[in-house]
Amino acid sequence: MSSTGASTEIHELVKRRLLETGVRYTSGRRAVVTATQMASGPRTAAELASGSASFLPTSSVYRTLSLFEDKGILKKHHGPHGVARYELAEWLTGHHHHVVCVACGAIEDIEVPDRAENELHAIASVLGSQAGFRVLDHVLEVEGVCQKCDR
Amino acid sequence: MSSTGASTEIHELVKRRLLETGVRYTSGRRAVVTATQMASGPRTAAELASGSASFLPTSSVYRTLSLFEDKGILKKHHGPHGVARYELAEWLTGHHHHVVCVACGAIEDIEVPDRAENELHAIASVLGSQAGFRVLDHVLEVEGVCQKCDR
DNA sequence: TTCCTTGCAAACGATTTGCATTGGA
DNA sequence: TCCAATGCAAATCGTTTGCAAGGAA
Repeated sequence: MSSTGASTEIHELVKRRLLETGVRYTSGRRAVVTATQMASGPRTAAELASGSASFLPTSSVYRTLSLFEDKGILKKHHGPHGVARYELAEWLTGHHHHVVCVACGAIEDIEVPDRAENELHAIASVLGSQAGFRVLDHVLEVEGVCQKCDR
Repeated sequence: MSSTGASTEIHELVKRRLLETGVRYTSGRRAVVTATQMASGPRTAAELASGSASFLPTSSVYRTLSLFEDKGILKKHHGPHGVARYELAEWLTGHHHHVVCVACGAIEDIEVPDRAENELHAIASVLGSQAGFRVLDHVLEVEGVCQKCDR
């Protein structure tokens, strides 16, 4: 599929998910989805507000982010500095993990090959249930120093 | 070794690390170390302040936490709600991972058996360097619902 | 018209900082 | 004595919320 095709499809999926619950897919909300899908990893509210073509007021961005989190469209993370970062949920983009630069706080997506993913899943399931938890998901973060910071 | 022996040892190690750089190991700082080592997982500044026998003012706790992070005595994490949580660094307690309750935000330590740990290490190293990072560490978080919240 | 949505400004909660005071080597 | 450490209060920063105005069905 072409990149244009993929982006269009995501907008369609998001629109459908919103309309199901009587929520409108407005231009501001569309802009947030576009900004997140351009990113190569989770982004902060400020980054999404300014990274968007049309300027979006902070409060509206936050309201959109929180709505999208409720609807399962975005997933929220917390980077090394504690600020919230958002990315498209995995049913829209596929399962993946992150590398984090401990120096500058940058976060980038990484794909995990199936074999490794299966191992991770197995480890997480066993350990979580041993601790008395009903396991839902697992997060692997690789910590290191990115090329820019490493010199 | 006895539990008392272990706690004493940690205080000694911390004291030495601080004195090396001309920093005093005061009673307030001692109280923070004691509170973190009593915990079964990363704790917030507020929890550490109130969890300590003697009442500690917020600003002093934060100053202690930030000092300890600089000196490599504590490691900072961010729970699902974005508040900072601290735990003793791994050279004091050993390598481990966390289970996180997505409902209430509780975080508990989990031990990972050597075999699984080796797999995690290998996966993290390969993926991180493929992304152009100098890999330092890896974090596995098992997400789920704890027994209290699951009903 | 009727809700949903937006934007501004004020409110909030966690964390940090300025400054005068205290305390240990 | 002298400098590190403390405690209080004020300041910051990210994020949330109240409320009145705007917009689509």
